[in-house]
Amino acid sequence: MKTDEATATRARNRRGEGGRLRDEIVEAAVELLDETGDERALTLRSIARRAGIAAPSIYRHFPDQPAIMLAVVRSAFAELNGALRAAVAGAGEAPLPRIEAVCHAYLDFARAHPQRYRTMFGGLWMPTLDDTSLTEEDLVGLGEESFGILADALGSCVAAGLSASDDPAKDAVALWLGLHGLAHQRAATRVFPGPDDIDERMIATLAKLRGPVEG
Amino acid sequence: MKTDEATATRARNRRGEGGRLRDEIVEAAVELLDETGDERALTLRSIARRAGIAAPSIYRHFPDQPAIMLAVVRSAFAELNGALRAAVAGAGEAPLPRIEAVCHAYLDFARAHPQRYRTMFGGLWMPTLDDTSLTEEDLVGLGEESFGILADALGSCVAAGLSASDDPAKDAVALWLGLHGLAHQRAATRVFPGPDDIDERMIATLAKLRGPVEG
DNA sequence: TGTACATCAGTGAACGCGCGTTCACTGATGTAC
DNA sequence: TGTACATCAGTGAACGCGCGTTCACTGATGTAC
Repeated sequence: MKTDEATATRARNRRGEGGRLRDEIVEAAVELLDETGDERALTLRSIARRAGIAAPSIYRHFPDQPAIMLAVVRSAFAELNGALRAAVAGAGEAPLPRIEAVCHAYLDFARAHPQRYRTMFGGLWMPTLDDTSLTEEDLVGLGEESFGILADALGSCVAAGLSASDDPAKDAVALWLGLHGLAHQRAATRVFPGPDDIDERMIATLAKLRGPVEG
Repeated sequence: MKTDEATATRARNRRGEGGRLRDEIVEAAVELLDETGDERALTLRSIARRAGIAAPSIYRHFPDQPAIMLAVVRSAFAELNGALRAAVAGAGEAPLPRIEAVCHAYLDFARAHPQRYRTMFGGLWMPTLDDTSLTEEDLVGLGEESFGILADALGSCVAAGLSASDDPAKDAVALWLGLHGLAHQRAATRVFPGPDDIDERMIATLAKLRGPVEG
């Protein structure tokens, strides 16, 4: 069966570098994305150049160029999830500081890595899905964990009576969409014209927080 | 002076087709964008092919490829502005129907033309601004008119006491960002998981409309 | 322990392709006299 | 009204380039006996 062959191959990977180069390729792609701010610059050859390897070497680790993009996006989502989890951990149990922390962590991520954010949600990196190794499943559920953390935080606020939401599930979507609009617009334009306290205002409004937000 | 020459040239344009081809080029580019959903497919050559002309003919009308993209984006914004103005005209004077109409017209435009919407706000079509004919001024203020219509509509609601906003200027930005998040996410993903009434909920929340929204 | 061999990661050269851009051109449209 | 000429829109051929991908290869790493 094929399984034996695949397993044998995978086990042998540890021989020299093995899977290490795969990570280096993704790393090189992310660097390139951050520097150029243009996902069109992430060609198979430019990534290979950046990683210091010959272009064909990539094919040992990725079936084609879109597969690299998927790996880049996946690693960016993993990073975002980590940032949100860290925010939750740092904020303690109180619902209000917690949702504030999660929302700000989300916006901070987008502000710190605008190019990655745009690529994650721009949707342009995925080709027609026809002549590509990617499948529909690869694309679904990428942002699920992040959304779950946000929805949990909002749920806690509602349960504690700190939010006027009459439907936490729906309002979690609304809150996320608002954060996304803010994050994306900031990531996409050179000059963002919004008022200074726009983050705080959108969070308070969409989470339907009662009374003053400070604290 | 150069003015004479330019005027003379422009006047002569009416000889054969003249400026008509310019419009046809932009039209062809928009068609291509709508069909492929990928702004990377809008190459100078593919546009020329679509328009039924030889590739070099484009240079009579545009200095380079990014200039075509700017024209495409400009025409899309003009269309959006027209849709919002029509919504205002159709809704009459009452503030509540008016802001509802404007917001829905905005979302409808994005839903009807997801590829154009993504290109308008994705920001990826503009290159490094270095080796290009585009300038900073070309990019600023593209969405100003649309935002103005929305802000006016919100202002009327606040003035009529129909919105709880304490700062209409800031909340107009928040409202727009929310609409943008919703519109963009729908334009960028294949399957949008939001609840059915998400449009209405976001509008009511961000416009801070008082009481039931119907009517 | 020593040697012949299989495996594996990465390479260098080459391919065909579509791209943006240039150049000198063609032929129709209008103008001067 | 007729004719020579200038203008103008669009063309066809050609360029050099970077791209994704293929192929047969090299040489180091580990294995069998």
